Amino acid sequence: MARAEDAHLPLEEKPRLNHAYKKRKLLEYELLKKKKLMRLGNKTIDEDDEAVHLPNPMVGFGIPSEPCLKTHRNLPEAALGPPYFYYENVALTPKGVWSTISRFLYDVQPEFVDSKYFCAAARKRGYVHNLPIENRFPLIPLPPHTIHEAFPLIRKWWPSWDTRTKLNCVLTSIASAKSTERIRKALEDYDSEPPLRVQKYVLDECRKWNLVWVGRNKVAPLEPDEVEMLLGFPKNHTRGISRTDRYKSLGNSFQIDTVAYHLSVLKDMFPNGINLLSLFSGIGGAEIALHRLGIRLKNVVSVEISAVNRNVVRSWWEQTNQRGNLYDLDDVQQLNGDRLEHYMTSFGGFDLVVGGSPCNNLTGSNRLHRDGLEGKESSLFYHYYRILDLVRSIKT
DNA sequence: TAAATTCGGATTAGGAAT
DNA sequence: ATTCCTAATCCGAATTTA
Repeated sequence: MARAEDAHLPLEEKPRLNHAYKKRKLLEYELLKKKKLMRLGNKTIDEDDEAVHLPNPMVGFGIPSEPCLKTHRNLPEAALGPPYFYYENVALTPKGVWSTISRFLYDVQPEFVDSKYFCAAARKRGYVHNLPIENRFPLIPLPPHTIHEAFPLIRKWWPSWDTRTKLNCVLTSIASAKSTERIRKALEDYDSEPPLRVQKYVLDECRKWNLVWVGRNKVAPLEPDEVEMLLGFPKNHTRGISRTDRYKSLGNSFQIDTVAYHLSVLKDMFPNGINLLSLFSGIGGAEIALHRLGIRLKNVVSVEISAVNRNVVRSWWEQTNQRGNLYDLDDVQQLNGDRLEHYMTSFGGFDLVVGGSPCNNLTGSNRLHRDGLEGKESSLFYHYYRILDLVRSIKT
């Protein structure tokens, strides 16, 4: 091991990454060739054998209201812990992204879940993890499950022809005042029900921008604290930063109840708490989920590029009187084997490695740079794989 | 100059009809 | 197998405001 070198030369680890990367890409290419052959040859062979497809309904291995019938899955031998790992990203990516992610993460099949089964807003995400799936339990109290439960006061203004019961995915930016004004203008000519044409225009806009009714003919985007509530964060969790930053950070976060449901199986396994490696921590969704589950956080190494987000997590850490240690770093690219080994020997290894790498180049809402997994930010996924693989290789 | 404001389609999947 | 619809979507650049 050339640990002494990468202490001061983080780039020295690049060849290792590139090597693994090239090896995988080669495999990917071979797979494509194989598929093509199968297509040309015997049509009865299932050519999508290796393809990842989204379940409908998107309930993963089970949700609290309808727990899974099967309580066991066969993980590939190479995927078994320790440590446990939990990787997250958007479900609706360009073609081929999830099969690549799955292949890197030891061929574990992703669990695709829509958070509309956990709260009042949709959030379609894929989770690749090696956690047990039996005896999961939800966070209590259960969050509101419909728009009206979440926002009782808006019922007064909600027209009967808007039949939405769930909001769409919370994104990172909101509708302009001009667009909501256009909607008000389009509706003000009618005393009762507008014609179908206008209804369709308004409903399309409401779905597109996730608008709620707040007055007569008046729709508005969600407030930051309302988004916090929908996603399961403590009220005012992101208070103190700019409104724009709150929307961005929240829009990039976990839905706490969903993630906590998956992580709940750890509670009995680690009665004394866990050591957590949290990559791409954002505003601390994983930490909060574990905390709300009553799993003590002994040592948390949290890596997050945004200083604003690191401050949010640090504030939460202090406000909740955590007794463990929080080490916050800024860049996953700088996290090398030396540093990892230092942390791991000092407190005895990580029990869980969580990460949701950037989706900028995967999400459909990116007009300009939806470049896939090799995109500028989304390619940081390979650092999740690199770091996870390092943690698995360092024995303590 | 931090913060707020506005605008900008394409890629998926799926269902129904052709 | 193709066409044609509905539907959803962890955004970025440019500019203005304060």
